[in-house]
Formats: sequence, C-alpha cells, structure tokens
Amino acid sequence: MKSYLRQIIRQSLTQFDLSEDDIPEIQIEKPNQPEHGDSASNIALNLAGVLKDNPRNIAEQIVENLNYDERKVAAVEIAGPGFINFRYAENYLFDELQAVLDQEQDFGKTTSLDGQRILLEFVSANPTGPLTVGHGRNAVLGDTVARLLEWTGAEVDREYYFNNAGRQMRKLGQSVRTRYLQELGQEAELPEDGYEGEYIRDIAQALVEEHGDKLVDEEGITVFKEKAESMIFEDIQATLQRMNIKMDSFFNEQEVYDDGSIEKAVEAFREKDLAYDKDGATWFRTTNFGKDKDTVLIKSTGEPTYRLPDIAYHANKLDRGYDQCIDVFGADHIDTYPDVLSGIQALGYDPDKVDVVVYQFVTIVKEGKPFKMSTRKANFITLDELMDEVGSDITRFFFLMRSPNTHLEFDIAEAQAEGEKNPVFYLQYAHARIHSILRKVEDEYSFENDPNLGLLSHESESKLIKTMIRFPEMIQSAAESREPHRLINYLEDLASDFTSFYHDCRILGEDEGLVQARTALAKAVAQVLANGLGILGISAPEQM
RNA sequence: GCGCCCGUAGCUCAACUGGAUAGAGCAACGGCCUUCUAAGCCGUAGGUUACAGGUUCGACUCCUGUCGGGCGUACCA
Repeated sequence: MKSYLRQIIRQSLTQFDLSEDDIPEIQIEKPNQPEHGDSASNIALNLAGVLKDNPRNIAEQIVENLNYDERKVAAVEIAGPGFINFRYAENYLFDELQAVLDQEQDFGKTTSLDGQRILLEFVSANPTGPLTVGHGRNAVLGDTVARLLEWTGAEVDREYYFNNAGRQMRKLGQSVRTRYLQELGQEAELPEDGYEGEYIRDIAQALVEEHGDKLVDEEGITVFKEKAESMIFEDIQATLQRMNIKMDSFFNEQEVYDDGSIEKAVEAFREKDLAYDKDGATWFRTTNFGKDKDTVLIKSTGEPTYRLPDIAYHANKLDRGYDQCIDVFGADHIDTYPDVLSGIQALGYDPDKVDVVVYQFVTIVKEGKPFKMSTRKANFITLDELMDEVGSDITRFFFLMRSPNTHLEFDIAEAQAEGEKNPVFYLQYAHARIHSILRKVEDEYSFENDPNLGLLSHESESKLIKTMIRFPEMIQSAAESREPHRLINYLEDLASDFTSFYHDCRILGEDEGLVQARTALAKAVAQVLANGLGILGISAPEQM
C-alpha cells in the first residue's frame, strides 16, 4: 500500500514542473490518531519550501489530480496544516487478507534485496571459554538480522571470526596445563591472569582420561591449548545450536597472516604514505582520516596489533564478492571500526559496503540486583546457564526486545515469571489460542466453498486486518534499520488486536458463513504470528 | 581531558528516523469467567520527554551548552 500511495502521489506531482532533485522523499506514515485515516503523507508540507506556497494549497492541488483505484482507497482528505490522509477501501482489506491466506508461510517476504549477497559476521568470541550473556546478545541479534535480511530477499552467510594465536590463548594453554598437573596431584600454580573457570578443570580431566600422565613432562603448551580450543568450540557450537543458530563458516584470523594479505596491506599503506615507522613500530596515519592520534599497526616486537588483521579480514570478505558485509559487535569495540573503514578504503575498497550493528551491554539482574561479570575470573553467567533457567525462546526474546543501542537489563525473575509478567507468552498464547479454535472448527464444520470475507465488517475485524497487512512493511523497516525489536513491538500489537477481536467477536456458534470468514481471519493471524516468531527464532506452539 | 552511546510514567522500555493529542508492559486502584484457553479483556491514575537556549509550519527526535550514567581513549584482543 505504501508504495502504491507513493506512486499515485508522484504521478500527481508531475503537474508542478519540478525537477527530480526538488522532489523530497514521499513519506507515507500510519497516523497515531485513527481519525486521521489509515495512511498519511506529509508531502505537501515538505514541498511548501520548494514551491513557495502554503501547504494546504499544495495538498489541494495534489489531491485534485490524484488518480486512485477505488478498490484500494475509499477516501482522501486534507487535514491539519496540510497532511493528506487516506482511508483504505474495505475491498482492499479483503484482498490483502486473501493474499495472506494464499501466501501462507511466505507472507511478509519482499524482494528489495533480491540478488544481494551479504556476509554477516557475528559472535566471533575467541575460544577461551563458554559463551556468556554478552555474547548471547551478539549471537541473537546477528542471527535475527540475518533472518530479516533473508526475508527481504538477500542471500546471507553467517560467519564466525576467531583468533587462536594470541596472548589470551597462551594463558589458556598454561591454565589448562596447570589444572592438568593438579589433577595428577602435582604442585602447580595458575599463571598470573590465568583462567579460573571450572571448565578448565573439565578440559584437564579430559586430557587425563585421554593421555594419563604422559603429558607431565610436556614443556610446551600446544597440546593443552589445542585440546582446550577444540573442546571449547564444541561447547560454543552446542550453545549456539540450542538457540537455533547455525554458522555457515568459521574464519581463522591466521588465514590473513598465512596468505600474505597482511604484508600486502602494509605495503599498500606505505606506498600511499599512510604508514610509517617510529620507535620501532609501524604506524597507520589515522590522523589523515580525522582521528586525534595515529594508530600502531605492527608493534616493535614485530607482532601486528589486532587492527591490521581486522583490515585484511574485511578486504578478504569483499574479495569474496559480497555486496555487503555487516559486523555485529559490542560498544566496547566501537573505536576500531573507523580504522577498519579507513584501512579498506586505503586499499581501494568501497567502505560503504561495510556496515555495523553495535549493541550496548547487558546487565543481568538477579534477585533484584545487577550482576557484574568477567570471563577470566569466572564469576559470569554462561549462556547455557541462562537457558537452563529460562529456556531458549525467552532468552532470544529478551535479547531482542530492546533497541540494540540501549543498555539491556535482563531480569531473570521477570523472564522466569509464567504468563503475567512475561511478554513472550503473550505472543505464543495468542497463537496457541487460535489453533485451539481452528481445531474445534475443523471438528464441527466442513466448508465447501471459499469464505466470504466481505462478512468481516466489525470494527475489531477491520482493525485486526489493517494491523496484519502491515507485516511486510515492518519486516522491511526492521531489516533496513537492523532493529529486530521493531518486529517484536509489531507482533505485540498484532496479538493485542487479535485478543480484542477474540473478545468482541465469537467465532463458533455464529452463522456458518460468518464462522467461515472469521476462521479464515484467525488462521491468517496465526500465520503472521508464526512467520514473525519464526524470524525471531522463537517457537510458535499450537497448544499451551 | 577527548570520543561514542544513553537520559521519556514509580520500574523496564516504545514512539515508524522531523509530523497531528508521547504509547506499552510491570507495579497501584476498580470492574469482567454456566459459551471458542482469564497465561486474557475493559476502565482509572500516572509526563515540564534531565536542564537551558537555538533551528522551523512542527522537536522526544536535529544544533550548542550544562548536569547525570555507561563504554572507550594501550606497541591488550
């Protein structure tokens, strides 16, 4: 509908003798007040400056020349300072309802990103320990944005980037070795800043089972590190799977060292005078890109900082032919992002092809108190523990229900509450309730002809249909803004409109024609709820 | 100090990216189950959108400043 209205307005605007550049974007919005119609455009207000005329006059001229299909639009009014308000025709609602019924599990899909290949990088936790709730927000956000983009036509690959070579991993290996020796009754102490988590002992135990005491004299840490890495990755993948997340690829940072792209990048920077040596280190002129300070690319020890492989990695992604690369990361990494953009730009890539989703931190609230966490110190709550407490559906929902850009308070008590306090159940309950009705209808009736949707004339019915058919637009906007919480807000509206309908209009026991029409409506709503919950990665039970 | 993000009902958060009278949930108060799931519905109350200016037809949204909170600000990742 939005695009239809845009199109007829654009048609009408040809009367004004405006150049393309003078025409502002034609915005179509859903007014807050129902008496302002079903859709409204502020185009006349936006044109007032360009045309040097008062907005109401402009609106009148636009409406005068507006050719619209009466099967779609019932009325056009000018209101307030110059808004153009549209009322939908009843037939339009019925046509759209029919479309929902026809398209079923595909209703809501759009083609705006058809043919686009997108690489979405997320989670990307190094294999030093189990995933924590912080990674959880990352994982769920990334996966859901991927699903949204898929619904708008894109082909999305999910990639996990990791580093198994750095200082952290050495500490991990040393920590495992210590625990291994302790398991065998030997004196050993954790290194400074070693990992204290219980899972380190599990890894050590596995090594004892596998090798007995044969590793006691092992001076190097490679065996310990490798065992740790493989066990931790197994664990991470199991956790992700529990949340309905499946990565398409894992990219080891080591690759960009091995294939020489790191050296190549540095050389390219040097050629463009964007890199120089100072104090034994190699620096990147980030000041050329508007930063206060230059940044070290290679330390005086000869080891690159993480920025350099990061840049090479992004170049690698674009080399693989993706139209767009999206990274999901926490607010604590925000500073490196501009450097990566500068880096790939310097290498001749289009920085517009790289986009980020930044999310703020998660605070777990347990028994009314915030819970502070650190992976190394092991006083964290793992994602698995969180799911043990509240399950995967609620975990996903809570991570998604707020805008990524605000701090998230995850109240375990609220999440555990059955029903009343818990918003997840509200959506699932509406879905289950519809299926309960559908089961009863199936038992009691058998319809021979198509439903007469024209019988749906109750106010609650129209409202419900109007909300329902906004679904594709919602997906579109949630995907474009990479903000899944919009979809959640929408689904709550839809569920709420359905329950109002449920209370106002009975289905069973009415005239057979009405039973059939309302059943069709209910079925369509269930379909949209199921589609929406599916995008969120949350189950839509038919019975509760 | 500097940079990024945030400040909206008692609490947790929305507000379609500048639109018309700022909305939900929880908490509080009142009402609704002999008919499709009361995990629900209806109603009442709750606001100077942190504060002060500015931009314009119009500001929670943009700009400047102040206050408060978070995260960065390493030759750590």
